[in-house]
Amino acid sequence: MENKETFIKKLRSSGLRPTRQRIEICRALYDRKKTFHFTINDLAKILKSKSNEKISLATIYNTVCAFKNINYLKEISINSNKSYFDTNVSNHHHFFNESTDKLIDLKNEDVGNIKLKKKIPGKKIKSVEILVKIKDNN
Amino acid sequence: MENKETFIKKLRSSGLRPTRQRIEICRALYDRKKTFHFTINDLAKILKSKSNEKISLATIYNTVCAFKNINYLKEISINSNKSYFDTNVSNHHHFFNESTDKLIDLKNEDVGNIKLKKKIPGKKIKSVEILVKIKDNN
DNA sequence: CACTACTTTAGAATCATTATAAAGTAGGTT
DNA sequence: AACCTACTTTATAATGATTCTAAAGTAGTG
Repeated sequence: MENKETFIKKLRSSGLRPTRQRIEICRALYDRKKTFHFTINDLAKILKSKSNEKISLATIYNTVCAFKNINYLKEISINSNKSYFDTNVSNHHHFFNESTDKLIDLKNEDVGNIKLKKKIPGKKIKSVEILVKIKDNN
Repeated sequence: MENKETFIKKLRSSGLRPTRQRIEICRALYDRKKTFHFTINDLAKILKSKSNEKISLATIYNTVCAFKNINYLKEISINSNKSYFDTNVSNHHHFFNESTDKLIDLKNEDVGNIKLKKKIPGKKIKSVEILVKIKDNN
């Protein structure tokens, strides 16, 4: 259980002013036992239910983007018109359940080591991610 | 070089009426030496330049969606507000160049075999795809 | 030729996201 | 504490991709 002071320090050390809104968002995202996946809309709902002070949608977008840039959040590539984020910023992969639009973590050990045999000259690799799409057996 | 009759047969055999628009789109997509990647906007431009008869955007969307459903096209998962499609429907992976927003095929041989050690009960796997994001060294 | 179901189309509607620009605030300075 | 300034938040408008609508067009059958 992280407290307010911890979040304030974290934010400051990343060059972000610890505003009320950012602290609230930290609480919503990190004051929990397990990491999780969310969309902006999910987060907006969580914030609305958790606190009585309103945080505007624009701020939620801004903050999520800022958190992504300082590696507090990871954005996950799923083909859709919606962005998904993960509070687990470690190197790992995902299942995407097309029946429910939910993500499930896939640990690195759950996947054989990926050996890229092709390189593109003049480019550096930013990420290597596996997405396993699954669907209900019906 | 495939001809009109080939496309007409292909379309019919997939349960799609061979309309002028669909045949034009087949030409734009498949009458070339190599497979390629495109967005709806790319395809619209190609069609505009190749033929003088206009095909509406709605039809392009409808057709691409229909082609995807009958496995003439593959949609590629990239986090973005745009969908990317591939005329190479075989099992393979991709580089995504974030500096240019272009895709590059990664053959299956270019990647070590992926062994999924985790399964989700009651779900079937629809696809397993690797996306390697790259960026210019600058 | 006639009929019907499938298609195309222009334009409106939708939805996620980004931009704008005005009001608010953190943190340093006097 | 009052002040200043750069950073933030906010409501709202704007954007852009995609989907919807409903009217007009067309393929394929009899």
